[in-house]
Amino acid sequence: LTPATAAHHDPDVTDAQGGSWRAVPGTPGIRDVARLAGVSPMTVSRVLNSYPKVSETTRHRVLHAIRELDYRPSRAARDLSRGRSRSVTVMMSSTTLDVTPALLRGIDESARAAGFHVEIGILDSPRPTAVDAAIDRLCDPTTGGVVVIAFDREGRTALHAIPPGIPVVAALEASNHTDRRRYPSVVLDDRIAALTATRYLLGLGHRTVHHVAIPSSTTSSARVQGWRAALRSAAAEIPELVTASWSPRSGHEAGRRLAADPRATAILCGNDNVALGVLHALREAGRTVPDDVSVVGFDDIPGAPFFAPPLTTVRLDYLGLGHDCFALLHPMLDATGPHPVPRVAAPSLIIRDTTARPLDR
Amino acid sequence: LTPATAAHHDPDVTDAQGGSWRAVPGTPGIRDVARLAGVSPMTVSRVLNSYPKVSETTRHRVLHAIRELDYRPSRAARDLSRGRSRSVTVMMSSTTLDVTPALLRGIDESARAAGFHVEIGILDSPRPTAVDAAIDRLCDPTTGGVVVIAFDREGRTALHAIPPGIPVVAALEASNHTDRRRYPSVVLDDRIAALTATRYLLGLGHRTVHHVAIPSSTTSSARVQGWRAALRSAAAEIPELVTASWSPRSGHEAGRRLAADPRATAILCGNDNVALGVLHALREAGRTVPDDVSVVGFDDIPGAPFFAPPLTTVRLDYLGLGHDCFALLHPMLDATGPHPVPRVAAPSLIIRDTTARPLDR
DNA sequence: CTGAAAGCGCTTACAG
DNA sequence: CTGAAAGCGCTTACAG
Repeated sequence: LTPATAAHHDPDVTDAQGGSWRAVPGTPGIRDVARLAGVSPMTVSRVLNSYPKVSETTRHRVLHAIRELDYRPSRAARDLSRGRSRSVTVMMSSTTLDVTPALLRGIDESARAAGFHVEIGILDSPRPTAVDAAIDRLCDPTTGGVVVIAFDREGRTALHAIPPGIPVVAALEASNHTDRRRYPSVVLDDRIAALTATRYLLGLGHRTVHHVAIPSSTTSSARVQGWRAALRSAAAEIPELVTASWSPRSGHEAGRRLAADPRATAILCGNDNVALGVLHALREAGRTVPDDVSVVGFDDIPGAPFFAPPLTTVRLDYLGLGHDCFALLHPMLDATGPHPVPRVAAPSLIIRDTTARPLDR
Repeated sequence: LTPATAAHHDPDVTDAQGGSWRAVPGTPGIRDVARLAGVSPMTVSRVLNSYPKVSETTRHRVLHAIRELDYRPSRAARDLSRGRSRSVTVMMSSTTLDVTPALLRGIDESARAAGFHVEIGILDSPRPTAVDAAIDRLCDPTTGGVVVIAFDREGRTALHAIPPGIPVVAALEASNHTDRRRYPSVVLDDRIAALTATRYLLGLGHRTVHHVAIPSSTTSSARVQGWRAALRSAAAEIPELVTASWSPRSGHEAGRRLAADPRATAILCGNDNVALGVLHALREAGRTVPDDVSVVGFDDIPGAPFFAPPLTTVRLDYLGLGHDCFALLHPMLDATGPHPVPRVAAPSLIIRDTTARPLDR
């Protein structure tokens, strides 16, 4: 597959498309619209911003002129005169983007419906210098609102570095009580979710439940806490935590270690991708799921029902969480208008085929 | 899991964070920096834009004042006076975002390195009205550059609706020759990739290869064309195309139909997620992979090596493609400076465990 | 190498 | 209900 790729670039087209640094001279401005409609620019501005006290006649004349000229207001000019951009900057780590694109989608959907633009700042390192550079680039005095996805250290570092004066909302881990007090925030209660999943496994008859943890923004993630709490209240032994990253590969490595341990008959995985790797390691070791070992994931990604076997997992509503992020931010940016607050769906345990009673011995 | 979720919002914090519509009054401007450094605003501007002819002494004084005041230039003011924003707007369908977040990451990485902001416009419908609304929202006279991911109909519709005068680059399907002529574009040559994968299966001894196609922006996708070309040149029978969307679920449905067909001994799937569903359908039908049926995917997603069995697939370099998108756009926005053009890696066939010679009968 | 003037295209605040 | 003036905070174009 050697000559298989091409970055094609047609020079004529490029020149036709752009090249000049300034906006195209022919572009109509608000004055052109005003002139055509026979009103002042001020009135055009009022129509643009759907100011109520404009007579129907002039409104229509203005609207007509706008369509006639295909006029589009300059965002830069608006932002400058208003002092704040009507946009939302989403800051999230690249891993979070990979794992939960639905979160970005949810924010975009809500923001768009309210007429806000979405800007994205991907964080690819938790190092303060890298995060500071991102903040420097993304935050200026006209920045609208910021949503920080602070599920991991990248996000938390960014959250803490947002300059004062910029409206900010955070999506946090349930275990992050510190930031919950400091920032308007939205949370997916995965502590309860982990607790429920663990209880379910215990209820099936497993002596204990092992846990493969994904990285957390806090010393002990909400999932780990819920898992521990369930074991403790059942007076079950608390096995050593197995750590992984977010990837199937790291799940595979964790799974190998667990497959070698005959006491591991039930495994709660930090996410579905990790569970995929764990399932594979178990298969390689000749341990059958769910007969020998039960496995539970987190997220309910689209592929989960088609794992081998179909994965029992905790469904997390990332789309709804995205909606909530914006709903919380909206009133800080735009005092007028109704601000319906949607609510993320509660995490729910989806039972499929990777869980069963342990074999009698 | 009932009380499992919470949209928490601490009112005091909100008030402290924002609420006022205009930028915080205390924010320093370029004049404050100028005054502190004892120079004119013009000179500050020169330092900000790393204009070469500034004496080292004054440059340092200015830099010092900037740090002293924690000055951040107003983006809106810059964009307005320059006439163009230093930003890239990425337009892509929500499905594309879900399937290839790496593409967005690649664009972000390159854009960021060049000091550009990334804005995202997610398209969730191919209907012209929906796409037009997106364009209206995203394109104004100061819009910097636009990257349209036009792998599907959503993207193509958007591409065609970009107003003239806005620099635009497209990521296209290899089968989309029309747009390739009209727009500067980047392509992943999946025609060759599909051809190679099909030939590989044929070379294993399969009489023919079935194909589960994902939606395309064109009447016949590059993957379908490559697949057909390989069959034709081998004088193999060309089976009816099976269509699916991008999801594992749709792959599962397609797989059910194929599982019922004993002549289907080799299946080329439009992407890895679809392959996951197909594998599951085959398993349910009691057909073993790769003994009874060989399966090949497209993308090489992180989970592919952990499917059951590990998936043979065509690796596609979406991250590199993202880099190339920006590299192509960059010179249209910024005439100065070097513009290294990276190149996407060629698609490559990754052979794992879902492919084998057909069983003798 | 540095600066004074004008302007980018809107909106805010004030009149009428 | 509508408008004339001033200004948002930078950069461009012109001088020196």
